[in-house]
Amino acid sequence: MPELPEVETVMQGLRPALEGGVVERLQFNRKDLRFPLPPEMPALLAGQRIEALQRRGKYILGFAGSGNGFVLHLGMSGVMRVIAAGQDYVAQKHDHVVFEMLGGVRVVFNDARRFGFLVSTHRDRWEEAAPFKAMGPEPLGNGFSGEVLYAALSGKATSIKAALLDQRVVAGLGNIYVCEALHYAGILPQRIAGDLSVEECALLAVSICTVLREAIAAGGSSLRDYRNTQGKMGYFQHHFAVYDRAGKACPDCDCDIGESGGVQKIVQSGRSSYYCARRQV
DNA sequence: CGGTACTCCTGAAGGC
DNA sequence: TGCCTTCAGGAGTACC
Repeated sequence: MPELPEVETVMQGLRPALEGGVVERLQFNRKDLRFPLPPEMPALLAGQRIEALQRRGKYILGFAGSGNGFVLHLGMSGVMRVIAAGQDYVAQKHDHVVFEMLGGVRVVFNDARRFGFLVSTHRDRWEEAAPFKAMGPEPLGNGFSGEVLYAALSGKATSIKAALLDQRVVAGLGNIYVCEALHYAGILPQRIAGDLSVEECALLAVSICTVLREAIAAGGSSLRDYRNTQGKMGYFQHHFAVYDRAGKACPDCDCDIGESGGVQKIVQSGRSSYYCARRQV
């Protein structure tokens, strides 16, 4: 499910519920998700004010006044649900973690597939630990540009599709937005990453930023599981140019579908890629 | 180093 | 209606 735009939307939705608030109780309904839920975390966070909530790549981090904190990853099917003070909490299947805040707000982490996780971290040490230590730049931050991308791709023999999915090259991209950004930039997903020119990298970097910004503005993309913290769907899926659109025309394309076959679908390193053979070279 | 296959897990969708 | 297969937004590992 969630790539950078969805995680950003979730993090923004969590801020009013968590940031500045005090954790009254942290409840675990099972002992593990993808990784064990840290047994010490409820005691470390109880009574603590959450001072900061932030996103890095597809991860959400929260830190208490003590410096102790958590790293949250939504995996494929993770959903965060904010329940306002005074509103009844109706437990749902796969509700694994509940933050009960002073004042009555609840934040619930629901994850059917349990590919997501919640682990402990610390404000002073998180950046030195995996996976953040080796993580690439934030695509919407100052540390990302065509030159930075060009340098990260130089010498890489793998496809540009696989390279962009590698969080060490650039943070936060997943299958959907890589397909969309490559279409936007007019670059075929099977191109060798290290063969891209400086000019192509410049265009690709801009395309990545544009696609991500537009998706965030649309509240992310909802294919199956994704919902924001209020349970609402995003609507960027209606703006996909190529993703999940095999056989259809890409936007503004005047080619004959019967002749061109429309958007092509191939499998690269086990993941579906979609592209327009006419506009991407 | 790179590519492929496989793994975790559940549920939705499609075929029959 | 139901059973079975296939596939899914992530990411790590084993292996060639």
